[in-house]
Amino acid sequence: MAGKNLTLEEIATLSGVSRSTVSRVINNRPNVKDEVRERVQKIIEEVGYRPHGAARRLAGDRSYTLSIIIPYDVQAIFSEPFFPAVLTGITQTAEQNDYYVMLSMVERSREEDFYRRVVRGQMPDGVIVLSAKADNKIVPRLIEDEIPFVVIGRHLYIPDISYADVDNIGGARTAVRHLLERGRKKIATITGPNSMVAGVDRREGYLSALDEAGIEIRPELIVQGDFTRESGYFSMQQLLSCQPDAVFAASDLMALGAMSAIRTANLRIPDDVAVVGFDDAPVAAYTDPPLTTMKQPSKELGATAVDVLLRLITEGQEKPLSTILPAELVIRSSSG
Amino acid sequence: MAGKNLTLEEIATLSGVSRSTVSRVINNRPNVKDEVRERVQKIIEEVGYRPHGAARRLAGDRSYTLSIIIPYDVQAIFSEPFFPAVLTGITQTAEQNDYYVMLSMVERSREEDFYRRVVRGQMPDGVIVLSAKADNKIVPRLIEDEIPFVVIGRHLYIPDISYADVDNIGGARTAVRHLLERGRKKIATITGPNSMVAGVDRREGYLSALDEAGIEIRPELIVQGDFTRESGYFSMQQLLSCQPDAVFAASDLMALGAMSAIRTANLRIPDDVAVVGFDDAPVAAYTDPPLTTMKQPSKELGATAVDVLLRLITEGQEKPLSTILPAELVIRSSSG
DNA sequence: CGTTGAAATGGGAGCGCTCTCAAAACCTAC
DNA sequence: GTAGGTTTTGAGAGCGCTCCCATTTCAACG
Repeated sequence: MAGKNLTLEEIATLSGVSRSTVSRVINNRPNVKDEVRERVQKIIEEVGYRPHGAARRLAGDRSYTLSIIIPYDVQAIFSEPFFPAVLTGITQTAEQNDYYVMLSMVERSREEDFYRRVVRGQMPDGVIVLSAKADNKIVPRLIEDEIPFVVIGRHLYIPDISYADVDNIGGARTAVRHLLERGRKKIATITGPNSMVAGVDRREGYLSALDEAGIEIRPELIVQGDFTRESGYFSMQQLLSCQPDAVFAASDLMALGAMSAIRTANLRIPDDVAVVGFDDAPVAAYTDPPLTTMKQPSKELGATAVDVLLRLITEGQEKPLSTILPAELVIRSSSG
Repeated sequence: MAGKNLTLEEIATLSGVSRSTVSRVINNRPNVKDEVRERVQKIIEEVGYRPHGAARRLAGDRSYTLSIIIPYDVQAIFSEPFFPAVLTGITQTAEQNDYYVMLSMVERSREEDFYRRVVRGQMPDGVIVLSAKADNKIVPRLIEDEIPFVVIGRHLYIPDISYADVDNIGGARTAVRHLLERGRKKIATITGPNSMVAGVDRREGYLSALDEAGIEIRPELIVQGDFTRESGYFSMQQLLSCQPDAVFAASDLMALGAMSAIRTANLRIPDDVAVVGFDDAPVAAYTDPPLTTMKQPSKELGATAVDVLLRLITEGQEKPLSTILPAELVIRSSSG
């Protein structure tokens, strides 16, 4: 249990076979007699042997390491539970598959050096990019160098890359449907910025829900925010002039601002205006009244990203694999 | 810029010196003529060379890797901004010092295997343990194997280990002083559990602030919660029978619960009862009224942990180094 | 101008693995 | 019993570095 780590060679001696055979056992390669395999495995188990990561990496073409890249811009969003949960999903799934996880945060100005440092110096088997902004230089580089990677969050411009994302469109549709089911007729929305996928997609979900219900789209009921609380407040003020009976905010923070604006106008939630948000931020449970919202499967998103990445790595998949996970409606009292 | 990574040998050929000399340049070792050093550095710069991490690790006794260990229990707390911010601080500081960061989350049941996998298989130069609970098996193992490590958050039982922590005592004292300065006379507190350092320390800060103000401690004004919103609510209900004019809650979540209880009792905040929390959770800015609280220097905590760890590693420090960072009072309207 | 010691440089060995290839062992089937 | 094939095993080389030690270079001094 304690004591220093042994080497392959020593395990080989202990089990009376050669280094090569032990290596085959460790890597689950064929062409080892069952009886021998078991014997070696037993010894490995007994002495608690673990292969030396660096040595494997140097000798083979595999590093058993995944690298998580977090662009600098994203760090601000760290206050939301989304990224930590994604990280948890990634780490757990990677560890289950016996992969190590490296974490790096890139400042914009150091992207170039960063790339060399991590990708060349460390040689991960694959890379997970957390939320690639459109102008991120990392993604094109990964493509160029043919390094398997998965982006969390659909990429706005570059097509044909592997990604894992929440179903923003479907989620928004569910949210708006929910308001319709509660009998709301005049549903407004506060969207996110057009430069972000989540902004665009959630807007589209809103439109499609109204469309399928045969309700006419009224442009004055659509105001663009920027995901902040403040933008929610001002957008709602603007919307109130149209007297909507419900509002779908594309983020909980904006919903918070909207609620504040509604109260300031002396209207009741949900009686006069029902509110639904998106994200299921921790604060959503504690607003007054508690906020109905769409919960993102954050942890699963991380886990899925790793699954996809491992398939790209081990199967040498050429064509990109993408997964979209559904968001879940969390009904609280703000929606009536 | 693009193209494959070169090796030390190739850099050596390009610069007309030997492998050894290039190695000296890379590792900033003495005994290289300035002129040669510059020439080599220029070439390295030009071709964007980065040493192969695995090779360095295998050859030398340094791995240039720090391992962050997150015990399973802690993951729940991930919804607070504390840990992500700490992670950011760790990663940035590590990268500035040219260290790689590995991330691992340990399930209780797999601690043993985990330890071998990460510590033996990966051989980090040092380990950062995020919030070691008292029963964590990792810390004793690290001590036994003489691996440099730093714990984030003071350890409750094991003395003489390196840690970085927020000044919970001083922070709590500041919070209570603030209430005293606002003229509050009868200040209650809702504490955290005694099993957690933050619980114990923040309680002590409360006591010491009253003590230095010459105010008598009244046990009925001290109720123990468990950092959850619910416990804050019930604790406050209990406290209201003593008619305090202020309450210091040892966490924002508990403060939230307390505010709810106060309102239910038809009392006004801060007029009848002033409230101060601890943590500066994102929700604190959006409560009604916004919550005065103690902001933790989370990112700095991570940065400090790395600084300390690097000193332990590079200076071969024997005796533990600890740092305590001050918490900052964020005044909002809940405190009057 | 030779001598001595320190500074600068180069070459070899080896870290612990994987991979390739050759050798050995084991199977058939005639 | 042996030729032909297949499975199993082992030995060697080498991944890209660092470390150690031998060698060369240089400066300073007698």
